[in-house]
Amino acid sequence: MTETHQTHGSVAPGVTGAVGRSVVGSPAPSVTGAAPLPESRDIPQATVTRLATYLRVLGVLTERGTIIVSSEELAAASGVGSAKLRKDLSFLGPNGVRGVGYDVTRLRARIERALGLDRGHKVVLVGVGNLGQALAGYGGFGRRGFSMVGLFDSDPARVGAPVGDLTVRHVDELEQACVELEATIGVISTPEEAAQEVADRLVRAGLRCILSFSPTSLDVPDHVEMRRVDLAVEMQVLSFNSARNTESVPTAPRVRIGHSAVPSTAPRNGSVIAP
Amino acid sequence: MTETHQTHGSVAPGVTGAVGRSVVGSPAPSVTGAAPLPESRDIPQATVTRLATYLRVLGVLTERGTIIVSSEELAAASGVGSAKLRKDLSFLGPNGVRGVGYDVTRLRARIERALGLDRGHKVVLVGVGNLGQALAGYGGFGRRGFSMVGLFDSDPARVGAPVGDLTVRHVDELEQACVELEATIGVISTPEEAAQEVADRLVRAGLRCILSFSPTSLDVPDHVEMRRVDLAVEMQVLSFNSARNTESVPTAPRVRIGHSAVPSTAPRNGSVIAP
DNA sequence: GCGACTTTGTGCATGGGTTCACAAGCAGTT
DNA sequence: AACTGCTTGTGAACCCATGCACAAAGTCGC
Repeated sequence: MTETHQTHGSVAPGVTGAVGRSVVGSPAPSVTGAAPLPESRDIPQATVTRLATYLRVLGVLTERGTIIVSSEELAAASGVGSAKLRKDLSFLGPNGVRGVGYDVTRLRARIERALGLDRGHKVVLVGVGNLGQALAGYGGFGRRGFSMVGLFDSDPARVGAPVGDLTVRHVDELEQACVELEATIGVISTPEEAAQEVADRLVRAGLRCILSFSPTSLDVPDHVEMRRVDLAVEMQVLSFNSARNTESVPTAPRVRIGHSAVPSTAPRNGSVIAP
Repeated sequence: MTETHQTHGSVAPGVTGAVGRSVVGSPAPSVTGAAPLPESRDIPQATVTRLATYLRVLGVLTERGTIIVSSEELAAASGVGSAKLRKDLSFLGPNGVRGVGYDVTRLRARIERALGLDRGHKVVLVGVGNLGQALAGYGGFGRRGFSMVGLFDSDPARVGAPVGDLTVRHVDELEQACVELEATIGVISTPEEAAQEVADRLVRAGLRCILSFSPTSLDVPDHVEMRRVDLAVEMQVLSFNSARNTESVPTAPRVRIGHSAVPSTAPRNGSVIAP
């Protein structure tokens, strides 16, 4: 993310991944270095993206009461190869039991810690249009360690309106509110004209993580991590692959749902928004 | 895509991984092979994702009346390095003039053709909740070669309602409508419980391209291209990078907006020829 | 017409990521 | 206790992708 983002980022959907330097961890122990932090290993960007996917699948397995899962099963459910999955998990250290498989709850906790989801991230969202409301109402956040703490918009008609259990506030209060609410992640779902200004304000407020749905690439300082999801890019990539597919498979292939072993493509990013 | 991508994207951005076979074009000329199809070259997946981004930037330049743009400027506006951009474009064959730069409109047309956007893709969308409405109202589609031709939902309260210049139809009419409308791309923005069934119906209707916003990885036949955008995944990747950043940079870094080497978009007038 | 300057297009080296194949390790059985 | 069967974890080869550096190719000025 995007890059390919994504990303992928891009990203991407069109996720274009963020800017970025390598994923490497802390170069120097520096001051904070009291805790050894066992999960501080270098984890490849691509692996991080997939870990999030595994996490979702593990959540489903937990609900079903599954106790143990093998790499083969988990890989199939996630749409990746089993070898890749095992290598991904190996970055977190030994997690499974040979000859048996992985303990679902233990693995889940392990990934959550590695992704930093045990910190209770607080999210502020700017731009409460259709997309913003879809995001605000998306229940998946709470279940995955995020809590929406603030909604902002510049339209007077929307300010004051209740969305979920929050009330929309005016964007002028953004900087101060971010500090008060101790927000750590900012989401931009405004029209693209306003995106850069909102990003600047979020940066001024001290946020270091921004997720943008604006098609334009925003300019932020190096220390701010920024991901962009461009819906049109996703469609265009789809269009390209479509052209290649219909070209190489002119005759209608028999429809055999069910197999698929390989879902389609998917480079980075993934996601979910349930309306 | 089951796994995401997107990408990742993403993406977006980052991301990525499709499963799948290489991006290569048709393995065998087969029957249709009369037309040489000059743009049938193998284009790397990562490059395809970025081409879509370049296309958006070129659109902005066109609106500004820019005639010629150099790789340096276009790259800066797109958030990538100039060498990467030139290499990406080289997959489409020679496009620019040495010592001068790229003709904006010509390059735009070239990329559109390569991505298959000159086919006038017709899109149907299933699930007209907040997200669905956001997508339906997203002006970017029309400007980029896509036209929304059908909206469907299973909620009787929503069926018959006008959204944009279309009227929401019941999902039971989906298969027949897809054929009548000659749709080529299907977008799924339903709650996740309904996603798989909708996907099956789209496949039965003959669609070969599906973009899903459901977090679950859907099962589709091999010949169907499927991309998935999972918002929660984007947030989690962001969370991870956040953890790494704040760890390696414990002291508050000075905020210096502006640098970033990657201007947002506009390559200020320079060698660019403005009318 | 010629030289200097600018910018594209690309060969090559480097690094990251994916995949294969297999050794290491544990449970259950004999 | 040893054997069998299964699954994890990983070493190593392959492949894609990134970025550098430069030659090729065009324009501009004189």
